[in-house]
Amino acid sequence: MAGRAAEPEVIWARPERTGRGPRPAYTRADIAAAAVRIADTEGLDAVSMRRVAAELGCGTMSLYNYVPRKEDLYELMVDAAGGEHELWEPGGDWRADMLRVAHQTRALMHRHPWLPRLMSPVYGFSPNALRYLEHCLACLDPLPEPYGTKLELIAMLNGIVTTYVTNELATDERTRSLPWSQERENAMRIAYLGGRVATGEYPRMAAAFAEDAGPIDLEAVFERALGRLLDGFDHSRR
Amino acid sequence: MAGRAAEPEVIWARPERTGRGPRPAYTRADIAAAAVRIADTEGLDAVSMRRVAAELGCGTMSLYNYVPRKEDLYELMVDAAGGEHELWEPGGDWRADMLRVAHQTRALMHRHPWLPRLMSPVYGFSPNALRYLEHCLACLDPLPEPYGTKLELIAMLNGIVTTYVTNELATDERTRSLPWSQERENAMRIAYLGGRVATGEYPRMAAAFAEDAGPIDLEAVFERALGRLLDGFDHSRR
DNA sequence: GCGCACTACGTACGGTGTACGTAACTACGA
DNA sequence: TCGTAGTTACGTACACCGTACGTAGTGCGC
Repeated sequence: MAGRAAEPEVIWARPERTGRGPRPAYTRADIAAAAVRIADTEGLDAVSMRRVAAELGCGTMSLYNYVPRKEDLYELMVDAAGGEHELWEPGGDWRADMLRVAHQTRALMHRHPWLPRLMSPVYGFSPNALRYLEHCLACLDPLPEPYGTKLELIAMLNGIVTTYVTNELATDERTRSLPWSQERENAMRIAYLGGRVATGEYPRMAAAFAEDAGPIDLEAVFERALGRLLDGFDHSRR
Repeated sequence: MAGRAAEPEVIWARPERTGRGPRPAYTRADIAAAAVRIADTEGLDAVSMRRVAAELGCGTMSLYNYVPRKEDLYELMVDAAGGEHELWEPGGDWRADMLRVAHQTRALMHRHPWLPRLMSPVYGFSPNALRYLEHCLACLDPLPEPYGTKLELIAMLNGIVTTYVTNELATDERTRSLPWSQERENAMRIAYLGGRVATGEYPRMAAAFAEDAGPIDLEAVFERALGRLLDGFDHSRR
Protein backbone atom coordinates (compact mmCIF):
# COMPACT_ATOMS: atom_id res chain seq x y z
CA MET A 1 0.00 0.00 0.00
CA ALA A 2 1.28 3.41 -0.94
CA GLY A 3 0.85 4.93 2.50
CA ARG A 4 -2.77 5.79 2.93
CA ALA A 5 -3.07 9.54 3.11
CA ALA A 6 -4.35 11.02 6.32
CA GLU A 7 -8.09 11.25 5.84
CA PRO A 8 -9.58 14.52 6.99
CA GLU A 9 -12.82 13.53 5.34
CA VAL A 10 -16.06 14.84 6.67
CA ILE A 11 -17.40 12.31 9.10
CA TRP A 12 -20.77 12.21 7.35
CA ALA A 13 -19.11 10.77 4.27
CA ARG A 14 -17.93 7.64 6.02
CA PRO A 15 -20.59 5.02 6.65
CA GLU A 16 -21.52 4.40 10.24
CA ARG A 17 -21.25 0.66 9.77
CA THR A 18 -19.34 -1.30 7.14
CA GLY A 19 -20.70 -4.74 7.87
CA ARG A 20 -17.35 -6.28 8.67
CA GLY A 21 -16.18 -7.22 12.15
CA PRO A 22 -18.10 -7.24 15.40
CA ARG A 23 -21.14 -5.04 15.54
CA PRO A 24 -20.38 -1.70 17.18
CA ALA A 25 -21.63 -1.28 20.71
CA TYR A 26 -22.82 2.30 20.20
CA THR A 27 -24.36 4.40 17.47
CA ARG A 28 -23.29 7.89 16.52
CA ALA A 29 -26.51 9.07 18.09
CA ASP A 30 -25.51 7.47 21.40
CA ILE A 31 -22.15 9.19 21.31
CA ALA A 32 -23.58 12.55 20.35
CA ALA A 33 -26.19 12.29 23.08
CA ALA A 34 -23.57 11.50 25.70
CA ALA A 35 -21.40 14.43 24.64
CA VAL A 36 -24.38 16.78 24.56
CA ARG A 37 -25.45 15.64 28.01
CA ILE A 38 -22.01 16.42 29.39
CA ALA A 39 -21.77 19.78 27.64
CA ASP A 40 -25.22 20.80 28.86
CA THR A 41 -24.60 19.93 32.47
CA GLU A 42 -20.87 20.51 32.96
CA GLY A 43 -19.94 22.89 30.18
CA LEU A 44 -18.21 22.38 26.88
CA ASP A 45 -14.78 22.25 28.47
CA ALA A 46 -15.79 19.12 30.33
CA VAL A 47 -16.28 17.32 27.02
CA SER A 48 -13.07 15.35 26.63
CA MET A 49 -12.58 12.06 24.87
CA ARG A 50 -11.98 10.41 28.24
CA ARG A 51 -15.06 11.92 29.79
CA VAL A 52 -17.34 10.98 26.90
CA ALA A 53 -15.96 7.46 26.85
CA ALA A 54 -16.58 7.17 30.57
CA GLU A 55 -20.14 8.44 30.10
CA LEU A 56 -20.69 5.76 27.50
CA GLY A 57 -18.99 3.16 29.66
CA CYS A 58 -16.20 2.19 27.31
CA GLY A 59 -12.45 2.65 27.15
CA THR A 60 -11.13 5.98 26.02
CA MET A 61 -9.50 4.75 22.85
CA SER A 62 -12.55 2.82 21.77
CA LEU A 63 -14.18 6.15 21.01
CA TYR A 64 -11.70 6.64 18.22
CA ASN A 65 -13.32 3.81 16.32
CA TYR A 66 -16.40 5.96 15.96
CA VAL A 67 -14.87 9.41 15.85
CA PRO A 68 -11.51 9.84 14.13
CA ARG A 69 -10.77 13.21 15.72
CA LYS A 70 -12.24 15.26 18.49
CA GLU A 71 -13.38 17.82 15.97
CA ASP A 72 -15.68 15.16 14.55
CA LEU A 73 -17.18 14.65 17.97
CA TYR A 74 -18.05 18.33 17.89
CA GLU A 75 -19.69 17.86 14.50
CA LEU A 76 -21.82 15.08 15.92
CA MET A 77 -22.87 17.36 18.76
CA VAL A 78 -23.83 20.21 16.48
CA ASP A 79 -25.81 17.88 14.27
CA ALA A 80 -27.59 16.35 17.24
CA ALA A 81 -28.58 19.78 18.49
CA GLY A 82 -29.68 20.75 14.99
CA GLY A 83 -32.00 17.76 15.09
CA GLU A 84 -34.00 19.55 17.75
CA HIS A 85 -35.19 22.13 15.26
CA GLU A 86 -38.84 21.51 14.79
CA LEU A 87 -39.81 22.16 11.20
CA TRP A 88 -43.27 23.18 10.12
CA GLU A 89 -45.19 23.68 6.93
CA PRO A 90 -44.37 27.24 5.82
CA GLY A 91 -47.37 29.49 5.83
CA GLY A 92 -46.69 31.72 2.87
CA ASP A 93 -45.42 34.73 4.83
CA TRP A 94 -41.66 34.43 4.51
CA ARG A 95 -40.97 37.22 6.99
CA ALA A 96 -43.03 35.59 9.69
CA ASP A 97 -41.54 32.20 8.96
CA MET A 98 -37.96 33.44 9.05
CA LEU A 99 -38.61 35.27 12.29
CA ARG A 100 -39.91 32.04 13.73
CA VAL A 101 -36.79 30.24 12.51
CA ALA A 102 -34.59 32.83 14.15
CA HIS A 103 -36.43 32.65 17.46
CA GLN A 104 -36.21 28.90 17.42
CA THR A 105 -32.50 28.98 16.73
CA ARG A 106 -32.04 31.42 19.56
CA ALA A 107 -33.98 29.17 21.93
CA LEU A 108 -31.89 26.23 20.81
CA MET A 109 -28.70 28.10 21.58
CA HIS A 110 -29.95 29.07 25.00
CA ARG A 111 -30.75 25.43 25.69
CA HIS A 112 -27.28 24.40 24.48
CA PRO A 113 -25.03 27.33 25.30
CA TRP A 114 -22.00 25.61 23.77
CA LEU A 115 -23.60 25.69 20.30
CA PRO A 116 -22.44 29.12 19.14
CA ARG A 117 -18.84 28.28 19.95
CA LEU A 118 -18.97 25.05 17.97
CA MET A 119 -20.88 26.53 15.04
CA SER A 120 -18.34 29.26 14.36
CA PRO A 121 -16.58 27.12 11.75
CA VAL A 122 -19.63 27.51 9.55
CA TYR A 123 -22.89 25.61 9.48
CA GLY A 124 -21.61 22.50 7.74
CA PHE A 125 -23.40 19.89 5.74
CA SER A 126 -24.46 17.46 8.38
CA PRO A 127 -27.79 15.69 7.81
CA ASN A 128 -29.70 17.97 10.13
CA ALA A 129 -28.00 21.05 8.72
CA LEU A 130 -29.27 20.05 5.28
CA ARG A 131 -32.77 19.58 6.65
CA TYR A 132 -32.60 22.95 8.30
CA LEU A 133 -31.39 24.65 5.12
CA GLU A 134 -34.08 22.98 3.06
CA HIS A 135 -36.67 24.16 5.52
CA CYS A 136 -35.39 27.73 5.41
CA LEU A 137 -35.51 27.65 1.63
CA ALA A 138 -39.06 26.36 1.80
CA CYS A 139 -39.97 29.29 4.04
CA LEU A 140 -38.45 31.60 1.46
CA ASP A 141 -40.41 30.20 -1.47
CA PRO A 142 -42.64 33.31 -1.59
CA LEU A 143 -39.61 35.58 -1.88
CA PRO A 144 -39.02 36.35 -5.56
CA GLU A 145 -35.24 36.12 -5.53
CA PRO A 146 -32.72 33.60 -6.88
CA TYR A 147 -31.54 30.88 -4.55
CA GLY A 148 -28.17 32.59 -4.22
CA THR A 149 -29.83 35.57 -2.59
CA LYS A 150 -31.91 33.35 -0.34
CA LEU A 151 -28.83 31.56 0.85
CA GLU A 152 -27.25 34.91 1.60
CA LEU A 153 -30.28 35.87 3.64
CA ILE A 154 -30.07 32.65 5.63
CA ALA A 155 -26.36 33.17 6.22
CA MET A 156 -26.87 36.71 7.45
CA LEU A 157 -29.74 35.70 9.69
CA ASN A 158 -27.74 32.89 11.25
CA GLY A 159 -24.80 35.24 11.70
CA ILE A 160 -26.90 37.81 13.51
CA VAL A 161 -28.59 35.23 15.71
CA THR A 162 -25.23 33.73 16.62
CA THR A 163 -23.76 37.14 17.37
CA TYR A 164 -26.62 38.20 19.58
CA VAL A 165 -26.95 34.96 21.48
CA THR A 166 -23.20 34.86 22.02
CA ASN A 167 -23.42 38.24 23.65
CA GLU A 168 -26.40 37.24 25.74
CA LEU A 169 -24.65 34.10 26.91
CA ALA A 170 -21.46 35.96 27.72
CA THR A 171 -23.51 38.37 29.79
CA ASP A 172 -25.31 35.76 31.85
CA GLU A 173 -22.12 33.76 32.21
CA ARG A 174 -20.40 36.77 33.68
CA THR A 175 -23.23 37.64 36.03
CA ARG A 176 -23.69 34.03 37.13
CA SER A 177 -20.20 32.80 37.89
CA LEU A 178 -18.86 35.83 39.65
CA PRO A 179 -17.76 35.66 43.27
CA TRP A 180 -19.57 38.90 44.03
CA SER A 181 -23.05 40.16 43.33
CA GLN A 182 -24.22 41.54 40.03
CA GLU A 183 -24.64 45.00 41.56
CA ARG A 184 -21.02 44.91 42.70
CA GLU A 185 -19.95 43.82 39.21
CA ASN A 186 -22.01 46.51 37.55
CA ALA A 187 -20.67 49.07 39.95
CA MET A 188 -17.14 48.01 39.10
CA ARG A 189 -17.78 48.17 35.39
CA ILE A 190 -19.41 51.56 35.69
CA ALA A 191 -16.56 52.79 37.83
CA TYR A 192 -13.98 51.52 35.37
CA LEU A 193 -15.81 52.82 32.31
CA GLY A 194 -16.61 56.02 34.11
CA GLY A 195 -12.95 56.54 34.85
CA ARG A 196 -12.05 55.87 31.26
CA VAL A 197 -14.75 58.08 29.88
CA ALA A 198 -14.02 60.85 32.37
CA THR A 199 -10.70 61.45 30.63
CA GLY A 200 -12.71 63.22 27.95
CA GLU A 201 -11.20 61.09 25.23
CA TYR A 202 -14.53 59.47 24.47
CA PRO A 203 -17.16 62.18 24.45
CA ARG A 204 -19.69 60.20 22.42
CA MET A 205 -19.32 57.12 24.60
CA ALA A 206 -19.93 59.38 27.55
CA ALA A 207 -23.06 60.71 25.90
CA ALA A 208 -24.19 57.20 25.07
CA PHE A 209 -23.88 56.14 28.69
CA ALA A 210 -25.56 59.27 29.88
CA GLU A 211 -28.49 58.68 27.53
CA ASP A 212 -31.16 57.47 29.88
CA ALA A 213 -32.37 54.29 28.28
CA GLY A 214 -33.67 52.43 31.28
CA PRO A 215 -32.88 48.73 31.55
CA ILE A 216 -32.11 47.26 28.13
CA ASP A 217 -34.61 44.70 26.93
CA LEU A 218 -32.55 42.05 25.18
CA GLU A 219 -35.62 40.51 23.57
CA ALA A 220 -36.57 43.81 22.00
CA VAL A 221 -33.02 44.42 20.80
CA PHE A 222 -32.96 41.01 19.16
CA GLU A 223 -36.34 41.57 17.53
CA ARG A 224 -35.29 44.93 16.14
CA ALA A 225 -32.11 43.48 14.71
CA LEU A 226 -34.04 40.74 12.92
CA GLY A 227 -36.56 43.19 11.55
CA ARG A 228 -33.92 45.50 10.16
CA LEU A 229 -32.07 42.64 8.58
CA LEU A 230 -35.14 41.30 6.84
CA ASP A 231 -35.98 44.83 5.70
CA GLY A 232 -32.84 44.68 3.58
CA PHE A 233 -34.39 41.85 1.58
CA ASP A 234 -37.98 43.03 1.57
CA HIS A 235 -38.43 45.08 -1.56
CA SER A 236 -42.16 45.38 -1.01
CA ARG A 237 -41.39 47.52 2.01
CA ARG A 238 -39.36 50.21 0.34
CA MET B 1 -6.55 38.02 56.15
CA ALA B 2 -10.02 36.79 55.34
CA GLY B 3 -8.97 34.78 52.28
CA ARG B 4 -8.77 37.15 49.38
CA ALA B 5 -11.43 36.19 46.87
CA ALA B 6 -10.30 35.02 43.48
CA GLU B 7 -10.14 38.14 41.34
CA PRO B 8 -11.60 37.67 37.88
CA GLU B 9 -11.32 41.38 37.31
CA VAL B 10 -10.88 42.71 33.84
CA ILE B 11 -7.18 43.08 33.22
CA TRP B 12 -7.57 46.68 32.13
CA ALA B 13 -8.75 47.61 35.59
CA ARG B 14 -5.52 46.60 37.27
CA PRO B 15 -2.65 49.03 36.83
CA GLU B 16 0.28 47.85 34.78
CA ARG B 17 2.74 48.97 37.45
CA THR B 18 2.12 49.55 41.14
CA GLY B 19 5.44 51.14 42.03
CA ARG B 20 6.40 48.52 44.58
CA GLY B 21 9.06 45.88 44.02
CA PRO B 22 11.55 45.50 41.18
CA ARG B 23 10.63 47.15 37.95
CA PRO B 24 8.99 44.71 35.53
CA ALA B 25 11.14 43.52 32.66
CA TYR B 26 8.35 43.71 30.06
CA THR B 27 5.35 45.84 29.27
CA ARG B 28 1.92 44.56 28.36
CA ALA B 29 2.63 45.77 24.86
CA ASP B 30 5.74 43.57 24.70
CA ILE B 31 3.75 40.56 25.80
CA ALA B 32 0.88 41.22 23.43
CA ALA B 33 3.29 41.74 20.55
CA ALA B 34 5.04 38.45 21.28
CA ALA B 35 1.76 36.55 21.43
CA VAL B 36 0.49 38.19 18.24
CA ARG B 37 3.73 37.35 16.46
CA ILE B 38 3.35 33.71 17.41
CA ALA B 39 -0.32 33.56 16.47
CA ASP B 40 0.32 35.20 13.11
CA THR B 41 3.15 32.90 12.13
CA GLU B 42 2.31 29.61 13.83
CA GLY B 43 -1.40 29.81 14.44
CA LEU B 44 -3.43 30.50 17.55
CA ASP B 45 -2.98 27.01 18.91
CA ALA B 46 0.75 27.64 19.15
CA VAL B 47 0.10 30.43 21.64
CA SER B 48 0.73 28.78 24.98
CA MET B 49 2.00 30.36 28.15
CA ARG B 50 5.26 28.46 27.73
CA ARG B 51 5.69 29.47 24.12
CA VAL B 52 4.99 33.15 24.79
CA ALA B 53 7.35 33.14 27.76
CA ALA B 54 10.03 31.57 25.59
CA GLU B 55 9.44 34.19 22.90
CA LEU B 56 9.93 36.89 25.51
CA GLY B 57 12.93 35.09 26.96
CA CYS B 58 11.64 34.58 30.47
CA GLY B 59 10.47 31.69 32.61
CA THR B 60 7.00 30.36 32.05
CA MET B 61 5.63 31.29 35.43
CA SER B 62 6.99 34.82 35.23
CA LEU B 63 4.31 35.53 32.66
CA TYR B 64 1.69 35.08 35.34
CA ASN B 65 2.95 38.23 37.02
CA TYR B 66 1.69 40.19 34.04
CA VAL B 67 -1.26 38.07 32.99
CA PRO B 68 -3.31 36.38 35.71
CA ARG B 69 -4.98 33.93 33.35
CA LYS B 70 -4.50 32.87 29.79
CA GLU B 71 -7.80 34.45 28.88
CA ASP B 72 -6.25 37.78 29.77
CA LEU B 73 -3.43 37.10 27.37
CA TYR B 74 -6.07 36.75 24.70
CA GLU B 75 -7.54 40.09 25.73
CA LEU B 76 -4.15 41.70 25.32
CA MET B 77 -3.88 40.20 21.85
CA VAL B 78 -7.29 41.43 20.75
CA ASP B 79 -6.53 44.90 22.05
CA ALA B 80 -3.18 44.97 20.32
CA ALA B 81 -4.80 44.01 17.03
CA GLY B 82 -7.50 46.61 17.60
CA GLY B 83 -4.74 49.17 17.86
CA GLU B 84 -4.05 48.63 14.18
CA HIS B 85 -7.34 50.22 13.23
CA GLU B 86 -6.46 53.46 11.57
CA LEU B 87 -9.01 56.08 12.45
CA TRP B 88 -9.81 59.04 10.26
CA GLU B 89 -11.80 62.23 10.41
CA PRO B 90 -15.34 61.22 9.43
CA GLY B 91 -16.47 62.83 6.22
CA GLY B 92 -20.14 63.40 6.90
CA ASP B 93 -21.44 60.42 4.90
CA TRP B 94 -22.13 57.84 7.57
CA ARG B 95 -22.83 55.06 5.09
CA ALA B 96 -19.51 55.53 3.35
CA ASP B 97 -17.69 55.81 6.66
CA MET B 98 -19.24 52.67 8.10
CA LEU B 99 -18.48 50.75 4.92
CA ARG B 100 -14.88 51.84 5.28
CA VAL B 101 -14.87 50.69 8.89
CA ALA B 102 -16.24 47.30 7.88
CA HIS B 103 -13.68 46.84 5.14
CA GLN B 104 -10.89 47.79 7.48
CA THR B 105 -12.10 45.34 10.09
CA ARG B 106 -12.27 42.64 7.47
CA ALA B 107 -8.71 43.38 6.35
CA LEU B 108 -7.58 43.30 9.96
CA MET B 109 -9.12 39.89 10.44
CA HIS B 110 -7.47 38.58 7.31
CA ARG B 111 -4.14 39.85 8.60
CA HIS B 112 -4.77 38.21 11.97
CA PRO B 113 -6.90 35.16 11.23
CA TRP B 114 -7.12 34.25 14.90
CA LEU B 115 -9.05 37.44 15.68
CA PRO B 116 -12.59 36.23 14.98
CA ARG B 117 -12.13 33.27 17.28
CA LEU B 118 -10.91 35.45 20.12
CA MET B 119 -13.51 38.16 19.61
CA SER B 120 -16.47 35.82 19.93
CA PRO B 121 -16.82 36.59 23.65
CA VAL B 122 -17.91 40.09 22.69
CA TYR B 123 -15.90 43.16 21.84
CA GLY B 124 -14.91 44.13 25.37
CA PHE B 125 -13.86 47.43 26.82
CA SER B 126 -10.15 47.40 26.20
CA PRO B 127 -8.56 50.78 25.49
CA ASN B 128 -8.45 50.23 21.76
CA ALA B 129 -11.99 48.86 21.73
CA LEU B 130 -13.14 52.11 23.31
CA ARG B 131 -11.24 54.12 20.71
CA TYR B 132 -12.81 52.05 17.98
CA LEU B 133 -16.29 52.49 19.38
CA GLU B 134 -15.81 56.21 19.77
CA HIS B 135 -14.68 56.43 16.18
CA CYS B 136 -17.69 54.48 14.94
CA LEU B 137 -19.97 56.79 16.88
CA ALA B 138 -18.22 59.77 15.34
CA CYS B 139 -18.85 58.32 11.89
CA LEU B 140 -22.51 57.99 12.82
CA ASP B 141 -22.89 61.59 13.94
CA PRO B 142 -24.90 62.45 10.81
CA LEU B 143 -27.38 59.66 11.50
CA PRO B 144 -30.38 61.13 13.34
CA GLU B 145 -30.90 58.30 15.82
CA PRO B 146 -30.31 57.91 19.56
CA TYR B 147 -27.00 56.42 20.67
CA GLY B 148 -28.73 53.19 21.58
CA THR B 149 -29.67 52.63 17.96
CA LYS B 150 -26.19 53.55 16.79
CA LEU B 151 -24.66 51.03 19.14
CA GLU B 152 -27.04 48.42 17.78
CA LEU B 153 -25.91 49.27 14.28
CA ILE B 154 -22.28 48.87 15.23
CA ALA B 155 -22.98 45.56 16.93
CA MET B 156 -24.81 44.21 13.89
CA LEU B 157 -22.11 45.38 11.54
CA ASN B 158 -19.38 43.76 13.61
CA GLY B 159 -21.43 40.60 13.82
CA ILE B 160 -21.86 40.38 10.09
CA VAL B 161 -18.22 41.14 9.40
CA THR B 162 -17.14 38.49 11.88
CA THR B 163 -19.53 35.95 10.41
CA TYR B 164 -18.42 36.54 6.86
CA VAL B 165 -14.72 36.62 7.57
CA THR B 166 -14.99 33.48 9.67
CA ASN B 167 -16.52 31.72 6.70
CA GLU B 168 -13.88 33.06 4.36
CA LEU B 169 -11.11 31.96 6.67
CA ALA B 170 -12.61 28.52 7.14
CA THR B 171 -12.79 28.18 3.37
CA ASP B 172 -9.19 29.08 2.68
CA GLU B 173 -8.04 27.03 5.64
CA ARG B 174 -9.76 24.01 4.19
CA THR B 175 -8.44 24.53 0.69
CA ARG B 176 -4.93 25.26 1.92
CA SER B 177 -4.17 22.52 4.38
CA LEU B 178 -5.68 19.60 2.56
CA PRO B 179 -3.53 16.67 1.46
CA TRP B 180 -5.19 16.66 -1.92
CA SER B 181 -5.94 19.32 -4.49
CA GLN B 182 -8.82 21.73 -4.31
CA GLU B 183 -10.41 20.13 -7.36
CA ARG B 184 -10.31 16.78 -5.64
CA GLU B 185 -11.85 18.33 -2.53
CA ASN B 186 -14.56 20.05 -4.52
CA ALA B 187 -15.26 16.87 -6.41
CA MET B 188 -15.64 15.01 -3.12
CA ARG B 189 -17.95 17.64 -1.70
CA ILE B 190 -20.04 17.69 -4.84
CA ALA B 191 -20.18 13.93 -4.84
CA TYR B 192 -21.21 13.79 -1.21
CA LEU B 193 -23.75 16.57 -1.52
CA GLY B 194 -24.93 15.19 -4.81
CA GLY B 195 -25.56 11.85 -3.20
CA ARG B 196 -27.45 13.49 -0.40
CA VAL B 197 -29.46 15.69 -2.66
CA ALA B 198 -30.19 12.89 -5.09
CA THR B 199 -32.34 11.23 -2.46
CA GLY B 200 -34.96 13.82 -3.34
CA GLU B 201 -35.30 14.89 0.27
CA TYR B 202 -33.88 18.30 -0.49
CA PRO B 203 -35.45 19.54 -3.69
CA ARG B 204 -34.71 23.22 -3.07
CA MET B 205 -31.11 22.55 -2.17
CA ALA B 206 -30.87 20.63 -5.42
CA ALA B 207 -32.30 23.58 -7.30
CA ALA B 208 -29.95 25.93 -5.51
CA PHE B 209 -26.95 23.89 -6.58
CA ALA B 210 -28.27 23.57 -10.08
CA GLU B 211 -28.72 27.31 -10.36
CA ASP B 212 -25.83 28.31 -12.55
CA ALA B 213 -24.16 31.10 -10.62
CA GLY B 214 -20.63 30.88 -11.89
CA PRO B 215 -17.79 31.23 -9.40
CA ILE B 216 -18.94 33.07 -6.29
CA ASP B 217 -17.30 36.42 -5.73
CA LEU B 218 -16.75 36.65 -1.99
CA GLU B 219 -16.00 40.36 -2.16
CA ALA B 220 -19.31 41.04 -3.85
CA VAL B 221 -21.19 38.88 -1.38
CA PHE B 222 -19.63 40.77 1.50
CA GLU B 223 -20.42 44.11 -0.07
CA ARG B 224 -24.04 43.16 -0.66
CA ALA B 225 -24.44 42.01 2.92
CA LEU B 226 -23.12 45.30 4.23
CA GLY B 227 -25.35 47.29 1.95
CA ARG B 228 -28.46 45.44 2.97
CA LEU B 229 -27.63 45.79 6.62
CA LEU B 230 -27.11 49.53 6.39
CA ASP B 231 -30.33 49.80 4.42
CA GLY B 232 -32.13 48.69 7.54
CA PHE B 233 -30.97 51.87 9.28
CA ASP B 234 -31.18 54.26 6.37
CA HIS B 235 -34.61 55.83 6.52
CA SER B 236 -33.77 58.25 3.72
CA ARG B 237 -33.64 55.28 1.36
CA ARG B 238 -37.09 53.96 1.89
C1' DG C 1 -13.33 -22.34 6.87
C1' DC C 2 -9.89 -19.06 5.98
C1' DG C 3 -8.58 -14.44 6.22
C1' DC C 4 -9.25 -9.82 6.83
C1' DA C 5 -11.37 -5.84 8.41
C1' DC C 6 -13.21 -4.34 12.19
C1' DT C 7 -13.95 -3.61 17.40
C1' DA C 8 -12.01 -2.94 21.96
C1' DC C 9 -8.72 -0.99 24.98
C1' DG C 10 -4.25 -0.35 27.81
C1' DT C 11 -0.06 2.10 27.71
C1' DA C 12 2.65 5.93 26.75
C1' DC C 13 4.18 10.48 24.89
C1' DG C 14 4.32 15.18 24.48
C1' DG C 15 1.76 18.82 25.36
C1' DT C 16 -1.41 22.07 28.25
C1' DG C 17 -2.85 25.63 32.24
C1' DT C 18 -1.52 26.84 36.53
C1' DA C 19 -0.98 26.16 42.08
C1' DC C 20 2.65 26.61 45.10
C1' DG C 21 7.09 27.56 47.24
C1' DT C 22 11.33 30.09 47.31
C1' DA C 23 14.64 33.79 46.63
C1' DA C 24 15.86 38.45 45.38
C1' DC C 25 14.60 43.20 45.17
C1' DT C 26 12.53 47.92 46.04
C1' DA C 27 9.52 51.53 47.66
C1' DC C 28 6.99 53.00 51.44
C1' DG C 29 5.67 53.78 56.65
C1' DA C 30 7.69 54.04 61.05
C1' DT D 1 17.14 55.12 58.53
C1' DC D 2 15.55 50.61 58.57
C1' DG D 3 12.40 46.94 58.61
C1' DT D 4 8.76 44.99 56.09
C1' DA D 5 5.30 44.26 52.87
C1' DG D 6 4.36 43.73 48.19
C1' DT D 7 6.56 42.55 43.74
C1' DT D 8 9.20 40.15 40.38
C1' DA D 9 11.30 35.93 38.84
C1' DC D 10 11.14 31.14 38.13
C1' DG D 11 11.64 25.96 39.05
C1' DT D 12 8.95 22.09 40.26
C1' DA D 13 4.86 19.49 40.24
C1' DC D 14 0.10 18.03 39.28
C1' DA D 15 -3.82 16.88 36.81
C1' DC D 16 -5.51 16.69 32.53
C1' DC D 17 -5.60 16.79 27.55
C1' DG D 18 -5.55 14.55 22.44
C1' DT D 19 -4.04 10.70 20.35
C1' DA D 20 -0.20 7.25 18.16
C1' DC D 21 0.58 2.63 18.62
C1' DG D 22 0.32 -2.21 19.70
C1' DT D 23 -2.29 -6.22 20.84
C1' DA D 24 -6.10 -9.24 21.33
C1' DG D 25 -10.53 -10.88 20.08
C1' DT D 26 -14.62 -11.13 16.87
C1' DG D 27 -17.61 -12.07 13.00
C1' DC D 28 -18.76 -11.15 7.95
C1' DG D 29 -17.55 -12.05 3.03
C1' DC D 30 -15.27 -14.93 0.04
